[in-house]
Amino acid sequence: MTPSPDILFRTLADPTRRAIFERLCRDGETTVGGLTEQAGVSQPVVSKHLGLLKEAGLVRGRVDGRQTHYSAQIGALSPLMEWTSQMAGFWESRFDNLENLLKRMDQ
Amino acid sequence: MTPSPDILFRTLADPTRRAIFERLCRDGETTVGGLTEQAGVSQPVVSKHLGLLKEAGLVRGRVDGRQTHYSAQIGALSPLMEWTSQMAGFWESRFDNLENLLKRMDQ
DNA sequence: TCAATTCATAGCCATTGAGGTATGAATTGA
DNA sequence: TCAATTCATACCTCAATGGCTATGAATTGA
Repeated sequence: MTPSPDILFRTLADPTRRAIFERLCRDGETTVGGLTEQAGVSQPVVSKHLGLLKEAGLVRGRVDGRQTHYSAQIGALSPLMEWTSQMAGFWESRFDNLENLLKRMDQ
Repeated sequence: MTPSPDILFRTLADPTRRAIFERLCRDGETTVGGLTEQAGVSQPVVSKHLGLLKEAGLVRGRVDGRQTHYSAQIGALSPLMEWTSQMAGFWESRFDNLENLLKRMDQ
């Protein structure tokens, strides 16, 4: 199931959480400990953020012994791009209608 | 000044606020009263949301007598698209590096 | 086996923010 | 001029949430 734009916006709205996701996009698979070193918050907080990112489908966790390696699921961002395109589409189609209207008024 | 992805994510995270923005994208310029009719919240709440959307650069208000006509500023969404592309770019470049690594390992 | 490591969960607190009502300022029309 | 309309602002309340510490569960290595 592809996540809704709503969940994506909500999940990515928090700066700490978004920074964690950005880091995973940049650096690829990273352990909780590795993420915690640079996150500026405590390990439990990082874990909680990872849990929310996971619920949103933005990351997945691979358990390996006592560490969990998290990685970004870039495909989960597609509803965001779709939403943005849709908004731009609405905007443009109204523009088209205005053009059409003006053309028709010209006649 | 173009808004930061941070402000955009924060502003669009709220469903009511996002719905107002979506409506403005679809229907074009609308008064506060018109927006309030369909928003499901009181007029002051709509005004507050419009204030935040305006701060984020997502809408602009045109005062005409005692009514204010709001319209979507679609261009304000570009940092969002840039951010998403950048994340995908990071992801892909790591993929390229992995491919390169595998190629080099093959030799 | 036992101590150390790694992560997740539980519980708590403080802050943020989205909702409401009340009200004021500005404009319009009668 | 005066009542009605339209919107913004002020103020309050309550729920959500991001942070913390404490702790437990699982794994590893000595």
